[in-house]
Amino acid sequence: MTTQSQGLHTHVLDTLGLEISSGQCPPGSVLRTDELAQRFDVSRTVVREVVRVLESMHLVESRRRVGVTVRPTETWNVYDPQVIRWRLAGADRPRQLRSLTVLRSAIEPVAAGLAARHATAEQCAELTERALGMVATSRGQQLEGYLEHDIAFHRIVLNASGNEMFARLGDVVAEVLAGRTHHQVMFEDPDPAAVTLHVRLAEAVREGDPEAAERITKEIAVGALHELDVLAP
Amino acid sequence: MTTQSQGLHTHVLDTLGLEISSGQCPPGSVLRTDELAQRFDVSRTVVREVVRVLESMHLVESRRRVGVTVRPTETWNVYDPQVIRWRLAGADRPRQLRSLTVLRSAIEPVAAGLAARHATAEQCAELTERALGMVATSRGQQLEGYLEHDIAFHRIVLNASGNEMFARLGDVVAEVLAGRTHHQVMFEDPDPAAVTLHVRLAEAVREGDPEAAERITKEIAVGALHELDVLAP
DNA sequence: AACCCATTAGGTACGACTTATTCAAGAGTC
DNA sequence: GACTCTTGAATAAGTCGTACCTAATGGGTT
Repeated sequence: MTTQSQGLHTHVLDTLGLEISSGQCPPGSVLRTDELAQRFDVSRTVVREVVRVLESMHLVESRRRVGVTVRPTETWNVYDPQVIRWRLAGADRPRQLRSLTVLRSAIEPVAAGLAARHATAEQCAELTERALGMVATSRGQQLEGYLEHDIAFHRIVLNASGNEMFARLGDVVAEVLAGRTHHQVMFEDPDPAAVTLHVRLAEAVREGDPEAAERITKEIAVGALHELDVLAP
Repeated sequence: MTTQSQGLHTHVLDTLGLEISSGQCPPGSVLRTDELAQRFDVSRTVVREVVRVLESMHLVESRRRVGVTVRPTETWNVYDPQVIRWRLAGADRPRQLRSLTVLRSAIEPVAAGLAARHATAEQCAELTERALGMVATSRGQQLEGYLEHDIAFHRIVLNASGNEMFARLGDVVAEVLAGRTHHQVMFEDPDPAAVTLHVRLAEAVREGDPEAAERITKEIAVGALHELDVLAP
């Protein structure tokens, strides 16, 4: 998922991005383009392009006569999906999952409220379908199927909110949900209460009840946060 | 604020980014690296680095034998501060300001609630100081001074929330507030009610009252949204 | 302490070559 | 004759290496 050999650029970028965001190259450490070119056995051109991209993500800073310096964490573009993926793959996944889940708990209730006002008939139908899909896959170790429906469900809500910024958070939510399923040792079937809440949320949106949609989504968020507290200290 | 001549790369990137996000190069249009190199009178090297950065923002897609294609809006990295700046400088600033303000109205109340729990004594002090600064500059056409305090105030709240994702939204909020002051023809002094709310929010955070902090911030957000409705149809 | 200069590593430019796509022309089939 | 399939030439991005420019740095000189 992280790297293919579809181009030298991609490979170098992904490797460096991962090393930096995993803390392997701590803030302040200096990279030299020539060394990188040697290390990856690519031309300086490729390295420079990679550095420029990392620079645009504020992961590094390139200064003459000094080299490419890793910048402090506070300046990262933490909303860049690529950065999120790197960080989720790295060492502090727990911390990252937590802050992203808190973000979700702030955004999604509001988005759900808006969705209840703006969702089209088609979106309502697809939402219901996904909720039913979650019910159908909620028992018997069908975690992957459940995950797919879960992601699609939340994506629809965010899109239906009609707000561009919310809609673009779909990828982030997808990463969080996938991370939770794949890495948080989720042996068991999903919490039945959560499944019910999703069904009820679909109903609330369909019936155009913003208050209910917001309230129910808050409950879902509380559940997700609680789950984090239980599974990760 | 947008562009300096601090490097060819920066200039080309900024110009192209602006042209693309302002819809001047609509999605689907194709750019050729050689043409760009000619147009900006720079080497292909520089153009390629710029294209790579635009690609990392998902503004364009570079394919062999076809050129650099502008991607549809839905794929932009709309959380990238650079993209936000370009879009706010472009044609659809109103739409952009609205969706960003809605985002704020979702995030900031939650952030304020967390800030009331986690803010350090120092942060509380600075918050109060900024609130007083807002009061002091709220009358007599001191819009720039007011703006500075306003930005600092919201930044502190977001930082004090202790959540990294919230904290990194400080730049976005700053852009929104600056955009509002500079472009929304804000002849008059700020709304006294809003000033009062900021003072009360500082108090609530200092006294560690999350519910009050959240409630007050919601009121501030409602005011901001209402202001948009009045000034921009 | 202030100044100057050599060193260093990134910034830019250019030219050559490679590779993936595309598009169109031509061969083959029904 | 219309259609599909193959093939090959044209094209624009991808990669590379080198040469040179420029700014920041650190040490050495006054």
